[in-house]
Amino acid sequence: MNIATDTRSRIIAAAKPRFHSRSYANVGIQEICESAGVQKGSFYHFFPSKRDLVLAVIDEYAEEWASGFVAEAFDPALPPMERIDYLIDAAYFWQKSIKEVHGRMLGCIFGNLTLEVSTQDDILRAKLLAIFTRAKSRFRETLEEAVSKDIIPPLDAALTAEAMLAYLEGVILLAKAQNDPDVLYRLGPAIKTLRIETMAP
Amino acid sequence: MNIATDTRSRIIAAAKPRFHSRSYANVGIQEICESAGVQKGSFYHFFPSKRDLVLAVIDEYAEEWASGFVAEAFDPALPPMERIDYLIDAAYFWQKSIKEVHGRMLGCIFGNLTLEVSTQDDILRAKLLAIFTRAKSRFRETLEEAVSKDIIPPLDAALTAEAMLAYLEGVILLAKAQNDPDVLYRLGPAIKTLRIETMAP
DNA sequence: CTTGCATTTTACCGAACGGTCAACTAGTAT
DNA sequence: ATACTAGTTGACCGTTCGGTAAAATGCAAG
Repeated sequence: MNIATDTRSRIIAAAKPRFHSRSYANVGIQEICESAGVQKGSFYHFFPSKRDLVLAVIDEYAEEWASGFVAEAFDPALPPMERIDYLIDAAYFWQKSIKEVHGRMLGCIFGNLTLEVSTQDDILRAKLLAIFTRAKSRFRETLEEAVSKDIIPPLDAALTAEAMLAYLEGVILLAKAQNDPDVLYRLGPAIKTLRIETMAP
Repeated sequence: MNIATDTRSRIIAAAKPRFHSRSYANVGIQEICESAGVQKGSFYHFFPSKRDLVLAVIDEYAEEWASGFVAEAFDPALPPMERIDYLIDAAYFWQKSIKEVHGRMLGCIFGNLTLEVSTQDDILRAKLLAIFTRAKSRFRETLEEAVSKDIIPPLDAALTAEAMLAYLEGVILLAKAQNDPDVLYRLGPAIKTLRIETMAP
């Protein structure tokens, strides 16, 4: 059982950086197996298909984020709007450190996969959508708290949260197009200027 | 010569919707040739490689956009900020009509390709970056005009333009994740709330 | 009528693709 | 000791991948 889970996690560990730095279609199972030191038959003992592997990779990344600096950013001890600053900062430094090691801006794996596969695989699309929905909730809760504490004027927290998430993904996209994390640094802070007013009742 | 250009443009015409609705890696040259009624040897007479084909496809899309509703949106006769409204509207209706025909939100082909290939091919990345740079300029010029006419308070037009472009791409990304163009309708108008102030001199 | 060139056809290349299968190994429970 | 099972191995499936080369075709200028 130990050895078993080890094989499985070695596969995932080999797949993660590859899917992140290239694309879903461009990474083959053979390559992953070679890198993980695993036979292809063994791969298919743990994963029924390539899609199931990428599903597991998405889960690992989501977990890594949620318990990592996303948890730090959305620390209830911080003033609400500072959490958003923190998140942008963290995204910037993360992308920057990846570029220093890897030579390239890799961007957000969820965004990358979304644009690549969501027209071709509804199961993957649903998985990625769930990730975004969770992220959206973090923004929404933060905005609601900021409004209730009179830190910002009232607004439509749900819609503004979605807008902020969209903006973050868009900034990462443009940064990737320029292969330059500094785009995040320049454009990121403007996320707090986004506002969607509450609909008149 | 007529027949020649016809073959070439039939290839591009077959490739365009496929790269848009799926992805770069997922569309094969064989499929494109079959759909265009062209032999593979003939394909390689006109395009040295698959990359050169997608380069041509990007050019065609860029041309189609620039002379289509992007030209309409950035009509100098319109008040500057209304041009941005128009662009959002046009993007929404375009995505919506595609979904009605195709069943899926396909999003922005430039954004799609950027996230898929820009870590793997610097020539493609440069091409896509050039498209974004042109789009950014349209936004910037519009903002500069709005500022000079006292329609909006002074701001950093170049940075705000980039932020707006990022936001647009991000909104399209989220809409694609939900396979729902209405996301564009809900979030799009907030693009005008984005602001990046001029740096203190 | 022929030379030359652009285009097209056809057959082919080796490599990689995702996935399958049957045989084998090893540890555990009875 | 035996039977069962989770895990592993390595060979193999048909298909597709991007790309190549040579021969055939059509056409236009000399």
